[in-house]
Amino acid sequence: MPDDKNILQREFYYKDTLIVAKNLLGKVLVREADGKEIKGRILETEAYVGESDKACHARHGKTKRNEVMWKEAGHAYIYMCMGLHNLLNIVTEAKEFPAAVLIRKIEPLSGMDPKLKTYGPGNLTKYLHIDRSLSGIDITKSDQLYIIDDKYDIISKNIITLPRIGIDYAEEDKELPWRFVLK
DNA sequence: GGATCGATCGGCT
DNA sequence: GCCGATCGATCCG
Repeated sequence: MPDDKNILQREFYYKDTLIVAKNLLGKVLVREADGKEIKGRILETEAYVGESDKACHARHGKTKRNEVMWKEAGHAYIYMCMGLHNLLNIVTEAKEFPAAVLIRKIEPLSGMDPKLKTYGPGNLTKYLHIDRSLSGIDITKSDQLYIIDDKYDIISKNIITLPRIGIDYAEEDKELPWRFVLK
């Protein structure tokens, strides 16, 4: 764990998922791997909240795949989508309540490999060298993956809320404005 | 620029 | 077996 006072701590994540999703915009995701540091500013998030949210993985109860969502706030939930893409989520709210924020988009800040694209939730994990082996780690204590607040100035009017993407099966819940984008 | 569609494969609805 | 919190190529206009 680097000696950095600006690493987001448990209380940041231990809140309403919609608040955490919005507050994560503009924060800096840091990945340390192979002696290198890769950073990206978070530009887009989505909230997935509880077993009653028809878009949330937890909607059919706990399985081996999604059990991390029931952990304490501040853990990383990483899972494979479409048998191909690794997606990064941060667990929020109370222990035993399944909720998480999906990180959809970042702006590369360092460690940039121009061959790798960073848009889209599947590509940003590739850029950050994140895979399922990191799922379940505590990002308030890990030195491999954590999020810092560099006091980047967010103008609240630049935050747009939109419906979530790729959840056509979610019936009425697919229209919920639980996606947050920083202009 | 937006819409559409096939690839691809792990987890379980 | 079936389906999916996606990506990228390709088509149309």
